[in-house]
Amino acid sequence: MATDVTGPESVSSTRSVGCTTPYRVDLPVLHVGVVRERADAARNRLRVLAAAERLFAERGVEGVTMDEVAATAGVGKGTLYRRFVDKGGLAVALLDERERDLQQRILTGPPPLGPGADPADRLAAFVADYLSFVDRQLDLVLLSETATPGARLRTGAHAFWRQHCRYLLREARAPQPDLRADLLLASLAADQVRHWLHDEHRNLDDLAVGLSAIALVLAQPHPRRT
Amino acid sequence: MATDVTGPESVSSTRSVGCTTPYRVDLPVLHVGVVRERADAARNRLRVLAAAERLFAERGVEGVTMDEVAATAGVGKGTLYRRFVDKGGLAVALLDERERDLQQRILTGPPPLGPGADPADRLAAFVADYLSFVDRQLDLVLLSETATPGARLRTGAHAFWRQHCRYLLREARAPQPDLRADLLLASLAADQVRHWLHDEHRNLDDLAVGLSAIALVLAQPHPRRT
DNA sequence: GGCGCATGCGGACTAGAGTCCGGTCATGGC
DNA sequence: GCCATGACCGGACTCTAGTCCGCATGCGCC
Repeated sequence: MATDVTGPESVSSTRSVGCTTPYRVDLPVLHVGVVRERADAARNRLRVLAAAERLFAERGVEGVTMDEVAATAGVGKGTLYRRFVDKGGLAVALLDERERDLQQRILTGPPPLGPGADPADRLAAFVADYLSFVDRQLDLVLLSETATPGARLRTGAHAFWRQHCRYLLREARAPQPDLRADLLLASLAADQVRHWLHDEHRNLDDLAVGLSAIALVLAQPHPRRT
Repeated sequence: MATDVTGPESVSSTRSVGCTTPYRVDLPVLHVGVVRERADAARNRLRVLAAAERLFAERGVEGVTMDEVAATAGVGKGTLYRRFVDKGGLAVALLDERERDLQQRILTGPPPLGPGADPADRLAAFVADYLSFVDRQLDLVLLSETATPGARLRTGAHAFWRQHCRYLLREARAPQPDLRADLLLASLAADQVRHWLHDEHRNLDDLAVGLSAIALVLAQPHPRRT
């Protein structure tokens, strides 16, 4: 259901990097030393990830069964499910690494995405960049969000994005920052993005411009009636 | 996948009621006389719907299998799937009737939901009422939206809600009416609503107030920067 | 270096969604 | 009223996600 990628590299999941953004996201973090990952477990985890990545790339996320992933990785199904709670969990694990880049640019990169710019502009930049990220990883994100109902709202990554949006909206003095953050992220769900891009054949850049504009509206300090 | 409820009562699905709302939603409508539903088919359709309704009420949507629905209705699985493309389709069919009321109130009911009020206010009223509808039918709506990825955006009912929001936003002279309509509806997806209500334990009325306020902001004619 | 045990492993098993196809029987034309 | 047609019926079948439990083994302790 959620991230379960215990193991060495999860240590870097201590996402509260020392930076200007004054919040800390609580993510499942392995307390190294308390529980060490066994050597065979680590080896198998890497194998599974590699196998999944290759198979997904070759035949698409939908065209690959969990049995195949297990077989290709040379691992039993039990092992597969022990580590990655379900197919969505596997997607989350694969996505994890690819999200790092965007997260780093948000936390420490140059404006307008990174710290320094006006919060509303940062929000607009985030919307555009996140949209582009979803577009590039569409199948994986879709899987991670729809594997189980509500999955979208439970991943560690989602907590990060939400926290970031809330922070920016609060900084911008927008009313109901939490609700508005959820609203924005709901519209960036893989399902919706895929519909805009593939079913309605909207242009990615136009969409980014449009959504950024709406982000600016949502970041306004006060509602205005005519 | 989508609505497939052919049959007599679908005739009333000719949703373009003679009213002040100047749009017509194209829904799968049975052209009576061209194709008549066979008597046995109609009987079975009713049986299935009744059985599903009862079972869902008794044991919850998740606790009922399609086999059980078929068995209880005294019908084979093939028959079940012929009519209701998948489990989500069954939910759509059950929802269909319950959505009518809201749709009628939108098209011909009193303001602020119905015609006559300011478009922005109508939009706010719609958001509140739709939210309440989703809350009451949460399991069914969730099923209908998540049975298959993208299902949410493909139902006839969704086309209706979207069309209505677009119309109101256009009337209100809001920029990007189509995008804003999708944004609003995305945030009213069952998944999100359930999360707000059940996981975060938000109060339904507070949520309605909050979302209505955001609807008003989105219906503003021009974005304003400070 | 050896021992005991917690942890991890893996494949057989279950369950439920959705498909298929041979048989049946309303329906409309004559 | 009878017949040809094709829509309809139903249950056996497939396919895949996810579970379970006995066995193996890495790891910390003595």
